[in-house]
Amino acid sequence: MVLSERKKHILLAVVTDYIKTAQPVGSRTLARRYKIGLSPATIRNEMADLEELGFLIQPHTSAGRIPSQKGYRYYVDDLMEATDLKEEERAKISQAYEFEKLKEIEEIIKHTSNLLSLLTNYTALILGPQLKKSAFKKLQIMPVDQRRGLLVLVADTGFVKSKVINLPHTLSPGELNRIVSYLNMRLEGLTIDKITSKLIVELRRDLYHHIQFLEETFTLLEESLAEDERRVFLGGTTNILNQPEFGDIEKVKSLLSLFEQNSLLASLLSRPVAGVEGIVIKIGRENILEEVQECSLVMATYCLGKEVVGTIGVLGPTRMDYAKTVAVVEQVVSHLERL
Amino acid sequence: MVLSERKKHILLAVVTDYIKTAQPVGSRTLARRYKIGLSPATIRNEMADLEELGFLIQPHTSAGRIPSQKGYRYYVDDLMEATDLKEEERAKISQAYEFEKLKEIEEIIKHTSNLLSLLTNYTALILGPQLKKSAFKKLQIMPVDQRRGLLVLVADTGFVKSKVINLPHTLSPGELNRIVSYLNMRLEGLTIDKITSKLIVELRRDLYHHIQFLEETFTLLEESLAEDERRVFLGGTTNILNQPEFGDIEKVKSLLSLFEQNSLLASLLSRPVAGVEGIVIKIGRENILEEVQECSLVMATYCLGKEVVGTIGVLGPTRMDYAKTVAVVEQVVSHLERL
DNA sequence: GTTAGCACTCTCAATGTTGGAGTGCTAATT
DNA sequence: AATTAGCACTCCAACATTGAGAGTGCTAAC
Repeated sequence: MVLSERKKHILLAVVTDYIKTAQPVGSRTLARRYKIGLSPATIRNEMADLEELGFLIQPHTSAGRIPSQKGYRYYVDDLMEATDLKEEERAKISQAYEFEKLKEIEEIIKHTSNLLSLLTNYTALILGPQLKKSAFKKLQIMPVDQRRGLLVLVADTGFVKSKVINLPHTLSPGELNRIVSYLNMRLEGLTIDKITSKLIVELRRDLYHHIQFLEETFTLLEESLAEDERRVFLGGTTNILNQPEFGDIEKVKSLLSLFEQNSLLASLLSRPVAGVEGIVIKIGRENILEEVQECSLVMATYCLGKEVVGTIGVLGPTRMDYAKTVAVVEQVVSHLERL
Repeated sequence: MVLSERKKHILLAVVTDYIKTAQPVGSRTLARRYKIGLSPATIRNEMADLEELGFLIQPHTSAGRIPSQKGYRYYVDDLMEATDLKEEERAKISQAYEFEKLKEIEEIIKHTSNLLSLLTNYTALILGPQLKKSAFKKLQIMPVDQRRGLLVLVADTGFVKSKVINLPHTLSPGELNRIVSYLNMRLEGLTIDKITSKLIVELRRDLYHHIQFLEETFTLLEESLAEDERRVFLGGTTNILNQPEFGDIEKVKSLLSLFEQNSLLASLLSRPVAGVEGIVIKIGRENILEEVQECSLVMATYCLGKEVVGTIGVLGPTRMDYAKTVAVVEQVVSHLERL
């Protein structure tokens, strides 16, 4: 869609103003606040055109205009100019990652989600690391009592997963140790998605007399593979309540219930197009979930090793400050990946 | 405070009705709906007395009355009669704990918090197990890479805590193993609060050349001791939004922000009077935190071993259905403890 | 001691009323 | 031909106004 420079200028002004004020923008306001060099009447005509083209919406006759989702999309793709963060904000980000303390992935992610929500005043969503892509490091079974043991799985990214499993009582400690070291030997260095059912069958043949026990071991492995098992970390869930568009309890309720459903959040963040690099923005109905069709999501993937491991996102109203949010997300991802 | 039987009867009726309808109760309604055998006029006189005594409040002249916090307190202590749960609700509870699957404490607790919120339609808060009181079972260190290891601490209640720690590079695998088995030997069977600093000093003397590494080990132990480290599990956070008293976004916001602060929740649930058995109810301003001074909390402690391990609570508006909530909490605790 | 009756109060919802902001159209201006 | 000024018109939001309904307190009768 080609727009005249003048229309672009006006559209930019409308979006900018509406993002700031949350009020429909009228021609007079526009002429006063932005140096367009046109009279309100002319601006009115252009705005009528932009409405016809689908970029603007009039909530009712004789109100100003607000951007449509198409308008935001055009703004984000063609009009928005990159913002620099304030010195103070950059400092906060650097500072947040200086601690030696951040060794465990989970800690890092929680920390990051808080940071993001703090800087943007929206809600941060972070899809945890994909265990699938990380390499198997070590597996250990520690007896808990007579019949149960704690199975611990460590991946090279520092990711840890544990589960209590039943041990067959026929198993002596010595046997247990042998099985564990055998498994460690066979699995060492494999990325977890390489541990296919073929390999499992093979292992099961070798250890056929301990099937029950193995079932549970492999259940844990397989669970780690399942996409919807990935945990989403939230930060600043209440920030969204500060937005004027959430004055209505019903909207708040539907959004908050969504926040309680990990699997839905994971589906929201999982990238449909795997190939796309950098930041992706989903505006309103571009999101699949009904609950967020009045929201926008700014997201990016982050890597902690060589492979893609997760997605980081910021959720705000469609009227969100895209320029700033993009800047924050970029900055945070780059710091995060430096770890 | 001694009240005449008639006043008790009327107070009971007012509280019951208000709990059900959330509307101020008038004398006519009372006479119609409850078999008091008195005319509205007489009831009016009694209600005026009850207001004078502080049990009832009139939101404004010519509205009905609603219970004051003192009124709820009297109701809970002296008037409320125990309810039986519906067959269907009992079934839900039994069923919830039938799964073999519930081996890990954390799973059990999450499960329980969902169950509670589902049955009551309020928000469930569960203060996790007190590691302090459980017995040390086993400690294990698994190498993650050259410089780091995963320290896993298992308590006999099935509670697991893990942390990545730095390993001194001077430490050979053999030495590491020896240290670990030495620690296991020394600590076996102790309840964790018995692992005092005296013991730590002693151990440190024995293993003086690995101090750095030990520091972190004991940091983990000590962290587990700290009260405010205990995690609070939430269920049904959005349920509270269904209550008419939370039509105001500001209230919702302050309550939800509270829900994000684990340490405050923990302080809310930690029992001031340790000796009290059974169910404790905190009404409105009896709670310390300002955010919940229009809420009531029904709580009980639960044990999973011999010692007290945690607190279970249900948070609703002061107008909550105390009788039912108490019944649910009792029932759930008894099932929980059977595990 | 209890109740009927009644005037009074207060809220809530529905119904005007008004002013401001903004529009679209037309005619004048550049 | 594009731009602008002028003007009538529309709609919302905020504010009063009103009337019905629910409930009270008081007084006098039972």
